[in-house]
Parts: sequence; C-alpha cells; structure tokens
Amino acid sequence: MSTKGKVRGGTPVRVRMAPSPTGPVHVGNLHTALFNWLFARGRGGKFVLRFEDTDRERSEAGFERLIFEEMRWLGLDWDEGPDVGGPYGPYRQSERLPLYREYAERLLGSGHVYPCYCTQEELDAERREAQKAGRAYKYGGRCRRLDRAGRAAMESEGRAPALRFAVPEGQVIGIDDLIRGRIDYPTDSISDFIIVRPNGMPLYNFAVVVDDITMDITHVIRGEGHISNTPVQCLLYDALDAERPAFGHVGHILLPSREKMAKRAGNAYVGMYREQGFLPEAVVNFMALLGWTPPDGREFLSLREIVREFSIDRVTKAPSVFDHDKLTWMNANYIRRLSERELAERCLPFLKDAGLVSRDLTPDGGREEDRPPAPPGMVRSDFARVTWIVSLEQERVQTLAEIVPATEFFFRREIDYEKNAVTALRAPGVRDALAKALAEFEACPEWLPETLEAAGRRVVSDLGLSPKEVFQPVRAAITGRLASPPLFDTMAALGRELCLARLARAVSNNSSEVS
RNA sequence: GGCCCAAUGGUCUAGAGGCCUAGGACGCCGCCCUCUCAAGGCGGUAACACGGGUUCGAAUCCCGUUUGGGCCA
Repeated sequence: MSTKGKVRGGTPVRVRMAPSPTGPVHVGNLHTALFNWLFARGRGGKFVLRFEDTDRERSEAGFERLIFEEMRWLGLDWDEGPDVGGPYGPYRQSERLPLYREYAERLLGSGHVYPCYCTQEELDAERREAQKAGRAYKYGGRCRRLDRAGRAAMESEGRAPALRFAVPEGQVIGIDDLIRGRIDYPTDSISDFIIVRPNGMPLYNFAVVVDDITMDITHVIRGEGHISNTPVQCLLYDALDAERPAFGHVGHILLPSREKMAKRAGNAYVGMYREQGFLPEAVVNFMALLGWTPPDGREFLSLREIVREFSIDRVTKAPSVFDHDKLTWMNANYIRRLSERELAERCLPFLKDAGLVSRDLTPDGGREEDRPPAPPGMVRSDFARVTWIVSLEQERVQTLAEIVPATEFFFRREIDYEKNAVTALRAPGVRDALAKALAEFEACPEWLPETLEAAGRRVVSDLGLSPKEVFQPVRAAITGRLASPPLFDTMAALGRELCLARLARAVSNNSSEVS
C-alpha cells in the first residue's frame, strides 16, 4: 500500500531559503538558494528568506547580516524575510516557538504522537543491543505501548517526556521528486522519531514542516542530503492533514577533493570570491551551470536570461565539483566584457585598499583642484588616469584583485625590479640601446603611443637590433618587469616624466655596474 | 549495519533506443599572431565504471556488482 498524501495543486509558487546563521554563507547553500530563486522568478512566485536559528549558542546576528549581504551581492532578492517582513512572519524560528508547541499539541491530540519517557541511558542500551545483534536500530516502542496509568507512573517519577511520532507500519511513502522522479520509502525502515525534546525544543524535521506549512511553501528545492528527511516530513504533513509541497533534490556541490562542501571547509565562502575580485555576475552564471544547462548549451547568460531559460527538469541529479579554474576563466571573460568605465569603477575599491590611489577618488573627477592628492609615495591620479591604466590590463587580469599587482608600477613613484628584469638590464649591449632610446624618447614632440613607437623603431633600425632586443630592456627599465601591456601604450599612460626618469636611472645604474 | 540517492574525459556537461566512429566548455599540449604578457584564431589529448539481460539495435530501459555520497543512529 502506498500513501501519496495530499499534493499541492495550482496555487502560486512559494519557495524558501532557510539557512542557519551560524557561519559564513557557503557556496552550496547559495547554489540551492539560486535554484529556488530562479524557480520562483521564472514562475512569478515568491521567494522567502527565513532563519533556522534555534541553535542559540551558535547563531549570530552578524551571520544573518552576512547572508543578506551575499545574497544582495549576487543579485538575489527576497520577497519576505526577517528584515523586510511579510504576511507569514515571524521569519526566525526562535520567534516561532509557540507555533511549534501548538502543532505538537495537535499531533498529541490526534494520537499521531506519544510522550516518550525513555532516558538517554535506556536508549543507548537499546541501541547497543541492536548493534550487537547486527540489526538496524529502531526505537523499540516501549513508550508507544504505555497506557494512561503507565504514563502517570512515569510522570510521578518526575520524568519529562519527549514527543515521539508513531510511524505507521507496512506502508510505503512515495515521493515524486521534481528532479529524481519516483522515490519510495517503506515506513518500516523509519524509526519512531522525536519531534520535541523533553526541554520543549522542536527538532529539525518537525520545525521545518511547521514552518513550511504555515508559510504556505509549495515547492521545497534543497540539497540531496535531505532526501532521507523527506519521508519523515511527509508523515508529518499527512498527520497534520496538510498538503505536501513538491520536493526537488539538487545534487551536492563538491570540493575538488570530491568532499562535500561542508561548513567551514576551505574555498567555499562566497565572501571570499568577492574579496578575491570575482564579479557577482560571473559567480552567479557559473553557479547556475553547476547542475543545469540551458537547452541551447550557451554558457554565458545574465541572471535575466537564466531566469527565462531555467527549468527544474533540466537539473542534473549527480553531484558536481566546484571547478575554481573554470570560474576564473569565466570571470576573466566577464571582466573583458566590461566597459572601461565600469572596469575602472569596479577596480577602484581594490586600488584604494592597496593604497595606490586616494580613498577620496571618485569617478566624477570634478575640477582639477578638487581632485584628491596622491597617497604617500604615489603618483597623483584622477579617475581618467585610473581608467586608462586599468583598461590596459583588462584582458590580462582574471580577477579584479589582480589589478593591484598588475598596475602598481603605474602608481608608485619608486618601483621594485623583478629579478629577471634586473638580469635583462645587465645584459651586454643593453646600455647603448637604453641610452639611444632615452635620447629618442626625450626628443619626442608628443608623448603618444604612435610617436613613441616611431621613436622606438628608429632605435631598432639605427642600432641594427631586433625589436625585442630594444623593447624588452626598455620595458624592464620602465616597469621593473618583463611582462606588461604593449610597451608604447604603457609608456603613454605612465607619462613622460616617470618614463624618462626610470630610463635615465637604468642607463646610469647599468654603466656604474659594468665599469 | 539498515534505508535512500548517484555514476559520460581530470572538471562542468550535451545526450531522454538508431541522428553517437559520443557533441560543447574549462584545463592541459602544440601551432599561428606578436615588442613581452595576455587576448584571439587553429589543431590535438582525453569519457559512456563493470557484468548480465531486454531489443534487429543501448551511453540511453531492467537487474546485479563496484565505487562515491546522504540520512538514521
């Protein structure tokens, strides 16, 4: 015999994300949050944010704020939640305790639940015995068989009861999973489970069900780890005579080691990606592609497009590994698509944090005299200069954070020389090339990429060297390294004064070391 | 231990019985472009976990095994 329970009909879609604010937000959580959000947005439904904060010791308001922040950063908004309120509040479990009590009493009244007076010790003994006998542990049901008198006796001993659910025997709970299809669970494999502890605290499976019922949640999309909670929850829905929501279980997100991204695992916090200079649109795009593909197989999609294309039946069942390299590649692509201005705006916080530009620098430069002074040791820059510099690195950086080491030499008055750059500057014949280049550049009427290149080419032909033999030492002298954006663009952006000074210094250093 | 879920290259995946000598993407390798580094272009490497069925035909359906994973304790 199979029970289907009541299944939700065509009511408006309501989905939720229900994290515990006990730590930074995890990529796995955000991934399922994203799928819920997409599902809601694609079907004109509501997306609810609610906190499972009954673990008072570990829950912190700071983590709640962090969750808000990360969600907003990714561009995922919510229609109801602890901060914005809504008709189904409160949105924190800690504020919903009376509700759980009310529902527990209802179950007690209907006989679906019975008080269990067994102590921890008694239960442990029972468990050990089952283990010894090689049986699966299931609660023996001693208290289930207790009559009125028996209960009274227990009470008079001063024992506080837990509330235990009387699981029916010989039935099969059938779940039509949105992603996995049919899943059958024999109730005989389910032990009578506790819904409320002796101290009155509701247990997870009970609290979620009460929350989901009272918040009218229609679709529960969550990690596959919850599959085995589902039959237990179905039992509760049925006992409470409530319609079951539709369930959809998404595969877990794994670390490259194939371990589940557990809380506090390295490399798994979303905030980390923001700090490392990943763009939210890249992160969200990448996450959407973990376990889902659009019908046409496109890889670059905006949130808007993903909403349009998303459907739950294209979600894969298997768990997927979070491939940091592919995210990085995708991020680099998104960086390249930015306009120069956008790029500069997004790089600004990183440049400020590194002390390369003034904290007061804003995209609206204003008048010359309004521009903030340079931080100590730096060249004074306005937004236009930042834009110019940063655009030179646009196709060379993979994350925004990389912009700092990549452009440092544009901002610092004094630069460090990389080892291989020093070697290049000391090579034989380099001094002459540099001196000649210095003279040619100095004579340039205009400090533009084209005129500078013409000057550079003149050095090449006059000295009978290859372009590389001239340009690399010049690059080393001016940037302190052997890799940079195209030399003459770099020189133009860096400015006449700094270029000539660095060249002159390279010439004199070289001669003093040679002699 | 019991129950449940999953299984296409190193990774993300396409594939819903013949279109598959298995397609795309990341990574990796090579070539081209080139003042360096990138970007870009071109090419290459590499997979249906295994064993049985079902079928004229199976990556696709069924069963088992194996391997991962989850929940219950």
